[in-house]
Parts: sequence; C-alpha cells; structure tokens
Amino acid sequence: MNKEKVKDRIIRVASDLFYKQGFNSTGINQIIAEADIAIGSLYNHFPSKNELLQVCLIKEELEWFKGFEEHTSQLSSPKDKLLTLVDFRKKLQDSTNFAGCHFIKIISEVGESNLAVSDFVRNHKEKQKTLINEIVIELSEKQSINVNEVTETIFLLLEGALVVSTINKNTKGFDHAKKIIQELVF
Amino acid sequence: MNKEKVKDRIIRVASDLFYKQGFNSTGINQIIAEADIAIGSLYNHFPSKNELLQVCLIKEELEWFKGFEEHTSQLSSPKDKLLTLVDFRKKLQDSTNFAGCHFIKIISEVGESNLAVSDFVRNHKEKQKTLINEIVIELSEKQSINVNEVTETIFLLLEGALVVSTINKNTKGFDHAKKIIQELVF
DNA sequence: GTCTATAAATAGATAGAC
DNA sequence: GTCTATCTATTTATAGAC
Repeated sequence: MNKEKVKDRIIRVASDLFYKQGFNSTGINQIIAEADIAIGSLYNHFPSKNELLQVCLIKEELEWFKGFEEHTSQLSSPKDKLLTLVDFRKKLQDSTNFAGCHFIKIISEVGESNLAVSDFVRNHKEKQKTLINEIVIELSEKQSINVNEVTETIFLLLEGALVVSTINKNTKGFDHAKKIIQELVF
Repeated sequence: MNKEKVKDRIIRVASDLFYKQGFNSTGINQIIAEADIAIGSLYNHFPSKNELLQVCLIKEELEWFKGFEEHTSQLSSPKDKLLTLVDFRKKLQDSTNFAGCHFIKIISEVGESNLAVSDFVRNHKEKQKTLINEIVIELSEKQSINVNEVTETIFLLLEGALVVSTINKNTKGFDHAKKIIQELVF
C-alpha cells in the first residue's frame, strides 16, 4: 500500500511546476498531463488554480521547516544551529539548481494582486525570522549581544545570499554570509 | 515640441505594467489599450512581447544608474556615497509602493527559460556590485578594510533589505542595513 | 507607420455521463 | 470520484487596407 493519493499527486506535480517554471507559465492542462489525470478530477479536488496554489504553498512551508528541523535537531550549541541554517539553505539551492525561494518567487509574480498569497509569504518570512531570533536568544545567554540587531543582520544576509545565489547560480553569497555570521558569533 | 514618440510611449507603458502586475500577467491588449495605439503599431516597433521586455529592461537599468548618479554626484566622501546608496534604494521602494526590484522580479518570473533576460539580470547585478566596490576602494584609502569582504557584505545586506522590504511593505530592513554599514564604515 | 480584422492556440473552468 | 466534451474568454501574433 502506501500509494500516493490523487490529491497529493496533484499538489506535488503542481508545486514542482509552479516552482520550476512559474505560476502563470504553468497551465492547468500541463498539470493534469503530468499528474496523469483528467481535468474533471483536478476540479473535483480544488475549486480553482489559485486555491491549488495556496495548498502548494502550505505544503512547501511545512517541508521547509521539517527540513530545517531534521538538519538541526541533534545540534546543541546555538552557534552550530546558525551555521547549519546557512548550510541548509545553501544545500536547498544546490539541490534545486538555484531555483530560488518559493515564497520570494511567487510574490514577485503575483505581487499584491493576490492578498491571500502575499499575506502568506509575509507570515512565512516572519516565521523564518522568529526561528533565527530563538537561536540568537539562546546565544545571548552565552555571549553579550544585541539580540534584535544580530537577528536582523543574519536574516538580511540570508535573504540577500539567497537572491544573489539565484541570480548568479553559485553559492558564493552563502559562503560569505557564513563567514560574517562566524565573526558575529563565537 | 518635445512630444513623446510612439515607440517610447510603448516602452514606458509596458515597463510600468510589467513591473506593477508582472510580465506574464500583462497582455499585449492591455499594453496597446493604455498606450492608446493599435496592435499593428506595436508589432511594427517590436517583433515580439519578449523583445519588448528586453528593451524595457535596458531602459530600467539606464534609469537606475542615472538616478544613483544624480543622488551621489555632489558627494565627495565614500562614506556619504554608501549611505546615500541605501537612501536611494529605500526611496525607490517608497516611491513604487514597495514593488521591489525590477530585475529580481523578472528573473523570478521567467527563471532560466529566457536566457537573454537571465543573462541581462546577472550582468545588471554585477554592475551594481561593481559600483559598490568602487566606493569601497575609495574608502580603503582612508581606513584599513578588506575591500572584497566589505563590498560583498554591503551588497548582500542591500539585496536582503530590498527583498524583505518588498515582502513587508516597510523600510525597516533598509534602516537596519544602514546602521550596520555605518558601523562598518567610519 | 497606423489601422482593422482575424487567425490559431491556449487559458481557466463547467456539465454531465459513467 | 474520474472521465470526455465543451464553453467562453483571452493569448500572442499576422495579413493586408489605407
């Protein structure tokens, strides 16, 4: 058993296509072709392409935090956690052939014309920042730092590294960000 | 006289629409309607929507560097130039209602499926980095710094601030980036 | 060089049989 | 709950008159 359900297959195929070629460049016909279903089945599971997108984003967020958890759950020092966060994001970029951040991509495409999506992305990035903040708070028990400032610096450096990495198709930005974070944290 | 030519009007209208609502979400019909021309005229000036996009990107790059030049031409100290660069990008974001970076937006939408565009964006960001690098070199004559490292840090912070600013619709990222740069430079 | 008319393909979505 | 057939609108682009 353990066979992938039709609904999950649609989500997986659509997520992948939306990410790789863009939401607007991906037609319903291509999704049903690659998921090997009929169009009626798709609309049985999802009321519209836009609703499907939102479900995809939820899945992608869950996978992101799950991936991070798996990378850092065995680490104890906050410094290691921060450096591993950089490695994790770098690895994600490598494994997707530098396709970039799901959430930055979709907000670049739909802008504020799709409030459900832009709100979701805003919220997602806030969660990522909270995650950094929690680690920096741990760190502040060991060394004297300005928690909010260090959090913001790391957050900005990582978002910058991701964008630059996507444009240049290399990981130099991440390597530099890691170096700076290493100097910030000891 | 000094009347805007049809070709320039098309470029201006298309640039604005591509930026505000996205390239794929902007149809030829909307462009000709807002430029108040017939579709035959558009295709007389541009062979395809994709060629029109490339001309728009060239115009946007020219305007970006022209705007920066106007902001910094009267400044003499490298420190002022760097801080004004932050102010310039912050101001651009403010004046476009946080619509983000033209070049990050388009690469998020077309990815690597459009090599002419992705190459152009790569090249553009390299030019921005070179601009930062030139100021940092000036700075290195006054204070002892690692030129490449400071350049890369400022570049990453600014790209990060821009992306975060676009998502959050505020300028906090820029304010923080400016603070860090002020600490880096004295 | 600008116009109208139209082509040819594809978009997202619905109806209704099974 | 999956299928086929179909609808309506819209897409980019072309042809040819003026």
